[in-house]
Amino acid sequence: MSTPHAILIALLEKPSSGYDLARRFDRAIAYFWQATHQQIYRELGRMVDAGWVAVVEEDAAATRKKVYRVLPVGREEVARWVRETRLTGDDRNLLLLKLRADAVIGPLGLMEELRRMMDEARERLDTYRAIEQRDFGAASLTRGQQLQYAILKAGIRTQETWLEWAAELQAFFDEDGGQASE
Amino acid sequence: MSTPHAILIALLEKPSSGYDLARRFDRAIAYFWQATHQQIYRELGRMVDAGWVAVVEEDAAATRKKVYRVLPVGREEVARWVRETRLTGDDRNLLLLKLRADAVIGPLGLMEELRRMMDEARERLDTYRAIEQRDFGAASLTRGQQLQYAILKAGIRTQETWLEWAAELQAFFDEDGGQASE
DNA sequence: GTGCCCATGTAAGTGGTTACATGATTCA
DNA sequence: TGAATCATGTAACCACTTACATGGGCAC
Repeated sequence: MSTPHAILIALLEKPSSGYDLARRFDRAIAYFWQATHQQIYRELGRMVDAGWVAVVEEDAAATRKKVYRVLPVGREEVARWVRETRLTGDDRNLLLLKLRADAVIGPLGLMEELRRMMDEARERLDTYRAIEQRDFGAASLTRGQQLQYAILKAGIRTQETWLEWAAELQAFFDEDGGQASE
Repeated sequence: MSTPHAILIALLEKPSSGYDLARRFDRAIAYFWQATHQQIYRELGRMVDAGWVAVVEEDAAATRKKVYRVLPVGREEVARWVRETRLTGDDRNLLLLKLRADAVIGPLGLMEELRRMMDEARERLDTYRAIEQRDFGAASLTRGQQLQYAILKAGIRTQETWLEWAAELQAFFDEDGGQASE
């Protein structure tokens, strides 16, 4: 989805070359995000044009490596994106991305969004449980029904686990304040 | 990813019109898959050309509704896709899709694939836990570190939950046989 | 007869994927 | 000197998204 912002946030964490970004996007830190080097180079080019990032010239002489850093405008763009992009219950990796942004330039006030997403997740969980009661309450199920039940259970577990995790995060924000500073 | 096959499987479960498919893809059964009506109509058109599906003409007179059903060729295409598409640890919703196919026209022999995906998930979990020890073992963490830890925990929980679910499915297949019939 | 849902489509734009391409550095 | 890795890019294709468009049926 929001590849440019993912890149900006990665660059805020650590100024890097396109090549380094591509490797970082392959690794554990970015397990919830992927981008190929073609995307990265294209976006870097666009973001230079937009004035969000710039090449650090220092060591450009020695190697061909172009290290990019985020300019103030780019930083503000990240903050704007976090503020103005409304996430739905499905956008869990986008929430993780926002958390990464909050970790680097935060606090950005994510509590309300988290609460909204949790409400949505609870609703969905209720829906799934209702389906569970209605369709899979019977004592004996056919093979096909058992498999469909397994699919539903995958959804139920996912929601439950995410909600537990989200509740812990909420507790953290409660202690922390977690509000944007201005 | 594999929109045409998702549609084929939905049609195997129940012959439907494009409109009905679009609604079904919005609902709980397809919580792990989404497709807009434009995609659906396009794919239906292509699949008619390919001879995978056909319009049931019966009630075409009464309404404009075109109900599609899967032809034998399309059914074989689903089986082929399930057999030949190798999934990685990330392709959880594709596994769910394969399970749906297995529920309608199975058993298709998914045990080996499941085992492979579980191995991958365990490896990844080990990686995450190693990072956890290395980076977040300290007694006191900064705010930013705590948030990054939360992100990592989201990954850990996801893997753990999925693995538990997968183990149950594996147990089911073990009892069931679960092998493809030929 | 107005508004809403049913039902099917076209068109334009954008972003991601795959393939192609180049050249420098490093190590055996 | 040959292979692997570093490092950056272009081009073509394809899929998905968003917007636009049309018209029938039904209920108030």
